[in-house]
Amino acid sequence: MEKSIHGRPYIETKKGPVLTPCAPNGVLARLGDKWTILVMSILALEPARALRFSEIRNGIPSISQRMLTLTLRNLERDGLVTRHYFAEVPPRVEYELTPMGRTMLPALEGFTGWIRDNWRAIEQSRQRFDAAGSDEI
Amino acid sequence: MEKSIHGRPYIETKKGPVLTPCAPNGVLARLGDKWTILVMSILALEPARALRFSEIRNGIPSISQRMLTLTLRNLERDGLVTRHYFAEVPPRVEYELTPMGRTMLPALEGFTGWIRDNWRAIEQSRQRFDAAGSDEI
DNA sequence: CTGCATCCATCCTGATACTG
DNA sequence: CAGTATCAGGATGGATGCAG
Repeated sequence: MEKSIHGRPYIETKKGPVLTPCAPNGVLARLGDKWTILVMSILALEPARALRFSEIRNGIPSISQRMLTLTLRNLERDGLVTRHYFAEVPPRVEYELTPMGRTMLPALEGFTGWIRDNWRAIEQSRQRFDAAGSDEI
Repeated sequence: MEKSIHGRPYIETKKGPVLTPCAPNGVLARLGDKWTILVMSILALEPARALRFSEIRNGIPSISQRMLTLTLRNLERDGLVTRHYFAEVPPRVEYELTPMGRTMLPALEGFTGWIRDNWRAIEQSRQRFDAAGSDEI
């Protein structure tokens, strides 16, 4: 029977635990990209309501149209977001969280909550680290 | 007074909520990179004990020496990991979680736990999505 | 309004070789 | 053993123009 830590299977060896490769890698990489968490946060504001493309875009002023499209497409592909296309003129497209997408929100909240509590300390640590490094020239 | 969702400040406007840029972006990006979570997971296996560079490397067979060094250096810079250098021959270097690093573990566990429960569904969703797309040629 | 295609600059990563 | 330097490839992201 495999053990697991943080959802990741590993095996015990003479030299210590060895993580075995598995898919969660890829999931984490996707969620950690530049925009995914931001888009999920916007959709989480009103988990029950669908948002238009332009509403999401307005919520994240710095995102480009291209990147919002790509991010939403990936979320749709992962089954976290549903896309509703209305063939009107002009076209209207709405996005909303799927049930699975909504189950992610508590975990996301836990993680971003930790960041909210600690990012100032992290910033300070970075400044101290960088300052210490610049002495050693 | 600013509101916040998932640790991220935002303001209400006539057109809806708008996320305001802030530092947590960068923290998430760091944690979401290719190796950071894996390294944290290894260190989390024995949160009270320091691990040698080579022990960590053995725990993540696919990581290159270069990327492990870079990842550990970034974690040290962020104040999540402490580096202990022993000027022996051959040199020995050990790493361990800082108190702040340990406070991150529950949040990490929540997130990776969700992934453990859902990554199969995500994989399936991706396959369905890709299969549907290839019909439309 | 929404989305795709293209081009291009940048960053990230891995491979390799070398040092204390 | 641990770390650094260098280089090349691919991945990522932004700007722009065009289309349904």
